[in-house]
Amino acid sequence: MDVKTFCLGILSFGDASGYEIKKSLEGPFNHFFDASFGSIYPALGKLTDAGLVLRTEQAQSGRPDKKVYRITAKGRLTLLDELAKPVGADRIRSDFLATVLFADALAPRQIDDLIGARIETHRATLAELSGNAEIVTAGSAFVCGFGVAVHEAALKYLEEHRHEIVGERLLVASEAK
Amino acid sequence: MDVKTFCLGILSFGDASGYEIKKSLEGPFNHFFDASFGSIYPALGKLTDAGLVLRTEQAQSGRPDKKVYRITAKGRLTLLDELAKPVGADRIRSDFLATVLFADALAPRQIDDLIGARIETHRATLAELSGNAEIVTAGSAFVCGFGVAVHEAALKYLEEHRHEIVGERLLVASEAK
DNA sequence: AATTTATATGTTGAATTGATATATCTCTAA
DNA sequence: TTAGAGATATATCAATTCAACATATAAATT
Repeated sequence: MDVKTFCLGILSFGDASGYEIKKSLEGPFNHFFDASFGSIYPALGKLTDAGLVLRTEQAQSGRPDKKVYRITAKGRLTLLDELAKPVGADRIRSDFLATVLFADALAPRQIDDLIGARIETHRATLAELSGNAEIVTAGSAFVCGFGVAVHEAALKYLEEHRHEIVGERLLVASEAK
Repeated sequence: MDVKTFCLGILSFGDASGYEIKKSLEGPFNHFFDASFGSIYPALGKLTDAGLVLRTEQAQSGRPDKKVYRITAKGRLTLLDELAKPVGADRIRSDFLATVLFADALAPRQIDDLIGARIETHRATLAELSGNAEIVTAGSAFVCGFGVAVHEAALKYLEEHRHEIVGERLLVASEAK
């Protein structure tokens, strides 16, 4: 799903500005989707050109004009079309797991710190997912529940196996003596 | 972690061609990292230019010359430097979860099919993660174990809550009558 | 005999990121 | 009080990366 379709989806919940769409990505949906201003603003521009959203400018004191977007009937039909398409596989890039994969070259202390920090991020994500979301639909509840299940499992694995990887490496190191 | 560093990491396990690096991404590491030829080949070119890897061309009958890359001492030092840097957050884009998020506009049947298909992909990923990996280090074992834990939790959640989201929506639909 | 799959490298247009720029208001701590 | 940090708000740009295509041949399947 590209950023255009994602914006259309967010706008199907209600009107929003580009800034607000970006902000919504910092909440509980951040665990499975992210987009930068550099992709959101052009996406909203293209959606406007295609007549899938309407742009209204709200003058604000001091700050730049707020541009609020509203999905059109044509936009809702396009969203349905996009959602009916076969979904692609998840695209994941985990610096953490990639670093652990190459961890044999790293100092045990560094690996332990790495896992410790990761445990904290999972706890933070879980706190965010448990917090009351603004948008509550059957879909968002399911997505948040899914996130909780996955991050709890990740947290549990790290807590239970944290010592193993460091211990295993220490064992190898002591055998080498 | 960019593709350059990832290639360096894979090459720290042993010599490989661009094609083989890409192939390794179709195995058990696919669940947390992916890269296309369009990023791998330029990355290997830059690594060669920087003296971090050595390129040797192997003539092959029929097929294009195979270019085998070997990490240099300088390359290993650079890899260590990169791995010592603070790791960035996971970057995830899940078409599946995004579609479910906007699912209120979808037919219950479509959602159920979507979840059914997703259950199959988790089962396939788990089968791949259980299969014996070529590269077995403490790091790869940890990464695969992590993947198993996460995908099992995802699978369990989907199996247990599959009926809920469809049922909930049906309930809403019947209340509206 | 024809098609698909695997091997192998590469290019290209389009999407996307991460950083930066601009401008102002509000809150906080020295 | 006043300097700095952080929030609000949009936008651009170089660099990265993806998805699709192009090229070429062997092997396996249908």
